[in-house]
Amino acid sequence: MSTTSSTPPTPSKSVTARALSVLGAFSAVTPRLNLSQISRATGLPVATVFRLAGELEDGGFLQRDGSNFYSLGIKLWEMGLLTPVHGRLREIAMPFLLNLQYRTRETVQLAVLDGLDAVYVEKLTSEVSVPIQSRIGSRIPLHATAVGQVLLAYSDSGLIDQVVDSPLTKYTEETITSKRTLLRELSNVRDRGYAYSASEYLPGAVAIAAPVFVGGKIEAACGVVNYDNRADIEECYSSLQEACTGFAARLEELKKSGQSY
Amino acid sequence: MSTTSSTPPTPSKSVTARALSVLGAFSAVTPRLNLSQISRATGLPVATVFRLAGELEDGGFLQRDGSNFYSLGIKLWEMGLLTPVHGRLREIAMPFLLNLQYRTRETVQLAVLDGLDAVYVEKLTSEVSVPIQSRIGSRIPLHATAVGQVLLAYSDSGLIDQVVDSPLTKYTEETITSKRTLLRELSNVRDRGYAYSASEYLPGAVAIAAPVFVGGKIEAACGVVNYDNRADIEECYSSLQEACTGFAARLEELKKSGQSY
DNA sequence: ACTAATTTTTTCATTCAGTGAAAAACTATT
DNA sequence: AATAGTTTTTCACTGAATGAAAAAATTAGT
Repeated sequence: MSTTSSTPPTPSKSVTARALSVLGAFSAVTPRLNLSQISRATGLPVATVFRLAGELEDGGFLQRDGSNFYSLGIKLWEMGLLTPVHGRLREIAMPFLLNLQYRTRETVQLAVLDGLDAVYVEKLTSEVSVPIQSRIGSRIPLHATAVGQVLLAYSDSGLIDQVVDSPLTKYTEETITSKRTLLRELSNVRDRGYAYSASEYLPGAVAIAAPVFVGGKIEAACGVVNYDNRADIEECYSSLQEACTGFAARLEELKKSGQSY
Repeated sequence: MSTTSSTPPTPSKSVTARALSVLGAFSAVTPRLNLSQISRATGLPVATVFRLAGELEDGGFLQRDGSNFYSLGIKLWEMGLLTPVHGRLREIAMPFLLNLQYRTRETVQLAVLDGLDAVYVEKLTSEVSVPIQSRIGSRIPLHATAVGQVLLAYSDSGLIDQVVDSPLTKYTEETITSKRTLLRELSNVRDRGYAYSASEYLPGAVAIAAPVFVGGKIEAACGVVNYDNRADIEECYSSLQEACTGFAARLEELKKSGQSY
C-alpha cells in the first residue's frame, strides 16, 4: 500500500525523531530488544533500525550483549544524572521531603510536569507495602492524581485546554472523565491552593498535593498520600504547605544567587 | 574558508551522531547552554543546532527555559532509570555493598567498564568528607584507579592494548604512565585476584578492588577506599572478596532463572 | 544432518530530508 | 540610536539517509 496513494502512513519523521523512537522502544517491561523487535515496536524497517541502533550504540546510548540484544546504554544513565530534575530539584527538595515524611508519617512525593503528564521525581515511603505502582521516574496522569491536578491547575491555559480536550482515561470509579468536571475541579484547586484526590487513580489512595512556585511559575508539586483511605489526610496540609514554601524559597534563593542553573 | 579545499573539517558525521553530540555538549560544569554555546561546543553551525536542538526538545531529551537556555530533558533521566546499570546492577549490588560498608567502615564503590573508562555506579561513604571528586555517574581512568585496573586486567586483550597504547594521563606522582609498568601491574592484579592502588589518582587515597564475574566475563568491579593513606586497607580483602562473590552469585542466579535481563 | 524459519548484515539506486549560508527578526547593552 | 550577540526563517543544493532486496549468519524444528 505504500506507494499507491494519498496520505503517507508515517508523517515522515525526521531522522532524529526516528533515532529517538528507537530509544523509546525500550521500557521497564521491555528493557531488552533485538533488531526485529525494535523494528516492530517502532514501525521502522529493520535495515533502518540496524543503522540507527548501530549509531546509538556508538554513542553509548545503546549497548548490545552477546546474543544480539540491545538495551539502553550507560551514557544515557550518566546523562540522566546531569539532568536538572535530578541534580537540582531532587537534591534541593530532599531535606524538605524528609522532614515532611517525618512529620506526617505518610508517603510523600515530588512530581513535575513533562509534556502531557506528571513524572515522579522522588517518593519517600515509610511502609514498604504499596510501591508496585508509581516508581520513581514513572509517568502518571495529570487528571487523576493530586500532584497531577496541581501541576495542571497552575499551568498556562494552552496546556489545560489540551488536556481537558484529550480523552481522560478512567482508572477507577472516582476518576474524573468529563471536561466540565475537571475544569471545575482545577478551579477548586486554585481556590483552595491545594488538590485533594480520593481513589481517582488507585483505589484506596487518598492524597493532597500543593504547588511549588518559583518566579511566579509552578515548578513542581509536592504531595502526601495514604493508601488506607484515611479521610483525615487533609490534616497534613499545614506540614505540606510548609514544605512547599520552604522548598520554593530555597529554589528562589538559589536562582537569585549564583545562577546555579 | 569552507568551500575552498582539501579535507572536510568535520568527517561528515551522520545526523544521529550530530544529534548525540549536541547532547554531549552538556556536562556537570555546563548544564545550561544556549544555541550559540552549543554550536561552539559541537562545531556545528547554529542553524543546524537550532534544528537538532528543536527536535531533541520535542522528544523530551532537551528542555528550554524562559531565557532560551537549554538543559538536558526529563526523558533522558527517565530512560536512565531504565538502564540495566541502574535497575539491575545497582539494585542487586546494594545489599552486598551496604554489608561491605558496614563491615569495613570504609568507602565502598561499584564501577563498570564503559568505552575506555570506568564509571562509578554506586558509592557509599561513611564520612561525609571526601566526596568532591568521583560522584556517582562520573568517569574515572582505567589505568590509575584500583577499580579501573581490575576492570582492565580482566578485559579482552584488544581493549588492554588500546588502553596501554593510549596516552596515560599522570594524575599524581604515583600514577603509572608507562606501558610496560601498566602491563606488569595488570598481570599482578590477575595473579593476586585483586588490585591495590595507593595515591595513583587522588593523593592520599588507598584502595583495593576485586572483580565480579558472571558467566566467566567480568561485569563490574567492587572497591574499598580509604582517604587517609591507611596502608592496612588490604585487611579488608576478605570482606571485599566475600561481597564480590556473593554479588556475582546473585547475578548468575538471576541470569539463569527468569532471564531478568 | 538437513531443511526451514528467523534474524542480522550488506548492497545500491533513488530521492528526499537535512544542510548551512545568508538574511531577517529579536534582545540586550552601551 | 546604534552595536553586538543572539534566535529564527528561508531556500537552493546536494549528499546523506533510505529501504527493498539479496546475502550471510544464526536458530529452530524434524
